[in-house]
Amino acid sequence: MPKVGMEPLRKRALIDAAIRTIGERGSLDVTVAQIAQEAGVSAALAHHYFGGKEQLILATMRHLLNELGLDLLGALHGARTPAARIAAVIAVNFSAAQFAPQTIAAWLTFYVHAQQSEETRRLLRVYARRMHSNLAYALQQLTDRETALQIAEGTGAMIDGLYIRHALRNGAPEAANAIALVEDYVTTKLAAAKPSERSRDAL
Amino acid sequence: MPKVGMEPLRKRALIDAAIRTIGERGSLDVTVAQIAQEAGVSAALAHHYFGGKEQLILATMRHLLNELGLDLLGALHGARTPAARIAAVIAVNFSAAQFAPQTIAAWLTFYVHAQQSEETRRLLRVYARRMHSNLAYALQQLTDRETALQIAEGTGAMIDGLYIRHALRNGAPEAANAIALVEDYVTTKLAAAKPSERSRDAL
DNA sequence: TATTCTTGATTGACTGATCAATCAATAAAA
DNA sequence: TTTTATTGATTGATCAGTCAATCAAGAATA
Repeated sequence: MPKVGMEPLRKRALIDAAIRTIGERGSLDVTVAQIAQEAGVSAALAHHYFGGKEQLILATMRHLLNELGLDLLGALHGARTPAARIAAVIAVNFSAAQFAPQTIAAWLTFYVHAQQSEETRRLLRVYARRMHSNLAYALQQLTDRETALQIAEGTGAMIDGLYIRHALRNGAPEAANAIALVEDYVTTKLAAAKPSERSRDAL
Repeated sequence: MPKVGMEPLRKRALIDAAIRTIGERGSLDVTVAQIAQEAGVSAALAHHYFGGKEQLILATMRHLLNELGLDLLGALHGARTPAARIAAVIAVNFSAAQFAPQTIAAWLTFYVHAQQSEETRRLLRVYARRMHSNLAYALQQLTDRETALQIAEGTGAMIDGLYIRHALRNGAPEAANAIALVEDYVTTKLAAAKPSERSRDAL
């Protein structure tokens, strides 16, 4: 066989290029040619390896989701207490990798793409469910089930909202601010639900 | 003169058609021809009245923003107490008109469009600032300034997040749920910041 | 009243550009 | 030679935007 084993390298290069291109442009209206050029190959090669634009986009999305999942796994690894797990879930969403302008722009375009693509919708739901599960599980060890689910819902919504707002802001609010706001929500809710015990230092 | 006075009617019809078309398609990738057909006129007429696609899109966005503004004004009109004003701001965002799938889809696409269009970004900022001002002002009459600003920020983010989540969900959560979640956040925060007095019935 | 003007309203047809996708051909490694 | 990698050229479709040409409703004129 010839210059063998190019496929995984090219695929990865094209996915990385797709993230960069979509992020810079802030839109899914990127041409295969643009992505290919960014990756340093021809547009035809992108079609050769991915079969079509849609599949390249989906592969890119899966890659981002996977990265987020790995980040989450890593963050949860060292967290032993429920409070630490909650903090970890929040922090991951605003980590440098996830909060980079390009990454945010890419995510935003995927949210829109989900309106048209069932597969995209499914992938986003997987991510949302995973995040919710992690939060809800940890919270249930700190308060009653009903309250835990409510806080998990509110936390998820607030994270998504801060994300979208960050995408728009010119002089964006720091990740630290966003983290503090979400953690404050969790802390306050837990304290209110469980007025006794260690409520202030729940996180 | 001929069939005079068509311009405002056609413009309005085209804007309404744009909202419907964008909402149904869930994307800004709608053709002028599609919008025009939905409005019952030719694509050429759309260009005649708006000068170009971009301007039609911007006019559509201004229309949505204006409607939101009017809704807000109406809701605030009857609200005499700060708590009622807060509730009004929250409720408007999840009112039937604003929470309609098509409207949400349109908003979402505008958020993405903002990445490329400075004018779109400016318009969205105007909306966000207005919402924030109203919230912050009312909250400052119920708690200290710093806490008020924090709650306003968190509330805005949570609303945006619930919005985006609603756009994705298949079987969507009810508007009532969303309202309850946000109001609970405000109530809890106010109660925590001001443990004395009427805290439970702040809303 | 009947007959031209005038002018906004409206469109079909066309253009130029863009793009995804295809394919035949080349290069090179085994 | 066979297989994989790679690309330039091409195709077919889609669109925004343009334009010249009609249509119709009132105004001016006779």
